[in-house]
Amino acid sequence: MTHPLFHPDAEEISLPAVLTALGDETRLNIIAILARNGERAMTCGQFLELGSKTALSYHVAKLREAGVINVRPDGTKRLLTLRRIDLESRFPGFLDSIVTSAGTLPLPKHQEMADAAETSGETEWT
Amino acid sequence: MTHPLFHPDAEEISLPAVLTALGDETRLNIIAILARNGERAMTCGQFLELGSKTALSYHVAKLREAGVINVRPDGTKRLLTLRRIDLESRFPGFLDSIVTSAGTLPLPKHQEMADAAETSGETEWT
DNA sequence: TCAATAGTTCAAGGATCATTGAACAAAGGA
DNA sequence: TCCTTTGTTCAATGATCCTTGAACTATTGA
Repeated sequence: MTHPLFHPDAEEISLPAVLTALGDETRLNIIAILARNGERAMTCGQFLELGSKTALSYHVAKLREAGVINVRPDGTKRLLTLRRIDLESRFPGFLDSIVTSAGTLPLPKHQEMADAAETSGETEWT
Repeated sequence: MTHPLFHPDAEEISLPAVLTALGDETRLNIIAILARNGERAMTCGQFLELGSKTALSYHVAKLREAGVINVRPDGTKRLLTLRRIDLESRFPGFLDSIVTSAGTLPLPKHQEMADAAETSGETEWT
């Protein structure tokens, strides 16, 4: 990356921006999965069940620009982590309530896409 | 009203829908003002500082359809109330964290709101 | 009945959103 | 070096969003 990835400072994180970022099924799922994974970082590739490579890149950028997650390059991968501390200091109790409430993950989308990709032999779904 | 206003049942309120509804400055302001007004109902007209009559009608409908507020016709007015109980049962702690975090918002102008129908309690606009 | 009040509906316009495929870039391993 | 892995960027597309003004409905009070 010639340009470092933009991350808003903690005090610049805006509530409407965070709400907008989380007001999308795919992004809410990313956050819920990240939260349930504890403090461990995850890669974009671990969310491929939620959408295409391109779509995920788009959604991850949205979450990063809103200040919800941190994205750190690591080799060819990107390590994603929740900005728990920053979010808690900015909006106390908010993240916990979201993660708790998002507990029931919707059904896996893109089932037909998964089938199509499987028949074409392009994608291995773990 | 020929058609009763649609309100989703409590158990049908969706988190992404609520987040999307609140991910807009105008609507977040409406909720923050409603919350700070205690349990008292407010009319659309009391939010005119936040936008035009038409825009408010649009935003109020969004909040209602997402299950965030209840809208009850009363003469030529509409009485708006937060669906506190339903939101709390569905997403514990969420509304409180939102309202607390949205605390630093442009306060409504101190207008005489002639809520004669309401108990003339102590309205504390700090 | 007439007029004022309170809010809705409609069509329009421009802005932003989410998705896709193709092309690209960066890093690591053989 | 070549190839694979991992993810980004771009242009295009259709969908949805937010605002506006004009016209409209419904209710209330004179």
